[in-house]
Amino acid sequence: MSPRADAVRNRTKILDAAREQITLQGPDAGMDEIAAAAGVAVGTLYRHFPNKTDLVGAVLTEHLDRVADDIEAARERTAGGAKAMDEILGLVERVLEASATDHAVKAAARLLGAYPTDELVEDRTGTAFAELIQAAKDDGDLHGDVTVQDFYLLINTAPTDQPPAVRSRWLTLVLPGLTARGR
Amino acid sequence: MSPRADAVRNRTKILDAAREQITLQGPDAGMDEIAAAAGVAVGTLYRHFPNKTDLVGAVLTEHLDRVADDIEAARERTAGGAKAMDEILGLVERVLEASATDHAVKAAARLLGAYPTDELVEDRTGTAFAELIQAAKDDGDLHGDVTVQDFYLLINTAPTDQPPAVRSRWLTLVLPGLTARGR
DNA sequence: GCCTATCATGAACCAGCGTTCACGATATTG
DNA sequence: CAATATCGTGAACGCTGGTTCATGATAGGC
Repeated sequence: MSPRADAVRNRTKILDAAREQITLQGPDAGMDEIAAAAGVAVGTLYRHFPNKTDLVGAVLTEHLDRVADDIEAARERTAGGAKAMDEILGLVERVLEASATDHAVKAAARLLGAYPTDELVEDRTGTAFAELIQAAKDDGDLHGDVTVQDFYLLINTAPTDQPPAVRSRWLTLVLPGLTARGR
Repeated sequence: MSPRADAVRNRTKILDAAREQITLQGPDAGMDEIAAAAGVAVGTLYRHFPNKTDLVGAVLTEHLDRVADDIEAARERTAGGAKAMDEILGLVERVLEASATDHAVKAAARLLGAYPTDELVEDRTGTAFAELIQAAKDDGDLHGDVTVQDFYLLINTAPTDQPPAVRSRWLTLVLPGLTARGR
């Protein structure tokens, strides 16, 4: 039995609304608010997702996928001749910039740090990222012992709720530890 | 009319219990729990503090005072011949170590970053800290444009809820940005 | 030792939030 | 066009956690 047509329609409406609300308010967005934004009753949310954790998880997984795509694209640009370190810096700035506006990617980024090596996306992300890092090391732009985990750690501790000037100052303070250390 | 004897006794019992509970669980400690720990009814809390925010604020202010004392002591040790940079590193490590165990200083540290130049303690802390920083710059141990705010920023972004190994790794990554930058 | 202002008590109140469930609506199948 | 399984509804539930208030106790002055 394939699912009813209006059911799939509602499912996407719910995911859209959840994405929107979590983007605006973070995972603290109420189920009532998400339901209202979707033009649906609360009970309908629970027909499609057993509990809030699962709904939020679905949205955050989407975001992790987008980040993974971004990283793989950067890896391919590097293979095409771009400087690895530039791509890495671009990635970091992009994620940080997004985290400042979008509460969803902020929460998603936190997931990356929380489940160090467990997730599916993690594997996709991790290997592509590791290749980028290795390439930057070969260019001499990155200190030899820097790992993927180090980047996750830094991204997780970034002051995403501070004004742009503070965020950029933070980057200035932190980046040298990845490159010029020990010099 | 001076306050009744049992009233002042209860006030300190409440502050003691609040300090203890906030140390253990952070500012999320329930009013009921604090009251129970103080051996007092909830209503008594509200006789001494109009709301939870004020009670928590009182406890955190105490902690900020302790940090201020620590900084001034370091300043005086420097005046007595100690290396300024060593004192600064000691301070940072001490605060970070405490933040990992004590949820109260963690929350207090967050206050430092949140109210950049407003607080009374802030002034006491800020000037003493600024002198330390200047001394370290004179020794050539600190990059010229580093400010007190930079330290607050870094302390605020420290991964206090991570295991010791991660915390020390974070320090290794971040410290070079204060010293060897631009070299 | 009384008398009253001060203080303590804790059950009750209220608001927010995730979750459930009995009922009505509706898409799909034959 | 039934017949039914699937789906949607939203009021109600339970829990948590801060806050209040009518009532009773008691410290301290006369």
